[in-house]
Amino acid sequence: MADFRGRPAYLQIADDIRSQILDGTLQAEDRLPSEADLMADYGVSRIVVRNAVEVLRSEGLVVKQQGRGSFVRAQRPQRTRVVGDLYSERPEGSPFAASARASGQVPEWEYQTRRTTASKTIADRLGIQAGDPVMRTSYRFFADGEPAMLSTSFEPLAITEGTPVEQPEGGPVTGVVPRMDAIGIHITHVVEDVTGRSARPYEAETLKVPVGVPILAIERTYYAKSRPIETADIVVSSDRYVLSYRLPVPPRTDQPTPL
Amino acid sequence: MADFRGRPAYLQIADDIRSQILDGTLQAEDRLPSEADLMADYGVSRIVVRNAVEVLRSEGLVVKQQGRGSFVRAQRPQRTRVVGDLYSERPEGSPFAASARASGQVPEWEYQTRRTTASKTIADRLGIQAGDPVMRTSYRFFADGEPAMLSTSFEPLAITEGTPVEQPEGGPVTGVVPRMDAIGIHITHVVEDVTGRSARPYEAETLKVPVGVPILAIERTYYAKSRPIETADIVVSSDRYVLSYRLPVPPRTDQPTPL
DNA sequence: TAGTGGTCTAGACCACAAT
DNA sequence: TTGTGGTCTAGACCACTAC
Repeated sequence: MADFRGRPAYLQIADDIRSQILDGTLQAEDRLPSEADLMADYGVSRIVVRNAVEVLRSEGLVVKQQGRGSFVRAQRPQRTRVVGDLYSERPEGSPFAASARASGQVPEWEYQTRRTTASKTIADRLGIQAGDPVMRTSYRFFADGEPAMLSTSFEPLAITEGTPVEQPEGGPVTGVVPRMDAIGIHITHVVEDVTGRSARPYEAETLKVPVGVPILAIERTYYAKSRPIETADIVVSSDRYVLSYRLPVPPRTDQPTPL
Repeated sequence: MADFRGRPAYLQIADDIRSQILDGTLQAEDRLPSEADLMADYGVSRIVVRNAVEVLRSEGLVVKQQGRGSFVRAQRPQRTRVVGDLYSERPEGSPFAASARASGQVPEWEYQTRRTTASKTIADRLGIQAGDPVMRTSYRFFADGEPAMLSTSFEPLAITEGTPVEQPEGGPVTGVVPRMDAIGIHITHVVEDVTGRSARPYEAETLKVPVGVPILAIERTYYAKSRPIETADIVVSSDRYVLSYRLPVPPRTDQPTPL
């Protein structure tokens, strides 16, 4: 391919393939031409076609599989984490399990709980001092056997120590809201701060996704009035998840604007 | 660098630099060694050091600037779009403007409004037929003069046609909720579906971010009871934004679990 | 075994930024 | 002018997948 107009060849090739994907010439799950084919088709070296495909991969349009080829990615994520309704309806157990069951999937999870002390970041989020004792629980959630979500949560031991719900899992009640209810602490609201970034190596490995795919990172904190009760870092692959927030809009209290 | 243990050299180099960033040896805004320096330091070819830095770039730890160098990225986004409170407090005007003002930023926006017909996707979201007339408005929002957010919204003309609020902007009232109040339609809730992916070329150009940076894409729909009233596609750079959702947890109505 | 993508060498020329 | 990253050539060998 001649590098006309000064636009780099790899971007022109990416444009070409992208338009074939978007207009349906290449459909979901179709294999792209191999790197060798693309080199011949466009008359460029291998690094150019690799750069072109990498552009499409980073846009989420293509996935690569060593030894098999590159494929047009199925477009939209399949799983939905419906958040607003989740807290309104107060289901049993964890939000993850409720969400998975609502999607007809079988939820499973592994966890590790241990006593530790709060880092400065976690202390700030919980309104305690760095070094204060906390219960830390790392979860790995599976939907239909596939890794789906990672979560690490922290609770101040000053709240739960010595109570029957000191252990987040394995006790008489599970789920933050019911557990806290059981010791007389009533969760009033949840704040979820959502950011997007690329998967770190540990996350990519644990979620079994390629490195560099975009992920959604959620900082979730449960509050009883203004007091933080639990905070968690949650990571999901944005390939797989949509986060759906349902937010009430209260009725207006003043008079309507005259027209 | 010898490729010991079979782990690719570029990943080992990325690990090395990453740990220097995470442990503070390299601080925010510091320049990384140049590609030539890294080639010499690790004894590898240029493509290896480029792959290594690309890994860190895709993780959001590093930004590259042609002619200047690669730099450790300031870690967390600066702007917060606080969503739950926004709808609860029913501020004047658009959610964007209210959010920016709350962060002490000067909001500005451009828009283009035109009558058109609904695509199948938009029709599904609005509960109308493909081809039905809609009012389409594209926004480009700026905070302190910098592009911050893109939005394209759609309203069925069956709802607003012939009313004083047919035009989303420039009429007597602005903001979806107040405008609909003015014609007797009372928004009850908002659904925001959040996904993450990499910026498409148009989005990268319009938001003035490098291609491939992770972005957050929001599908927002306003409802009056179960009837969709307006839907919008919103895009922000996740470099710049945190989406903060505040979700109420209603008091339990049944009896607490006995311990 | 053949074909795929993954990693890597050793160069080259270019565009952009700082001086 | 110098140094930076951006693009590109023309090869090579390896690991994984499918047959």
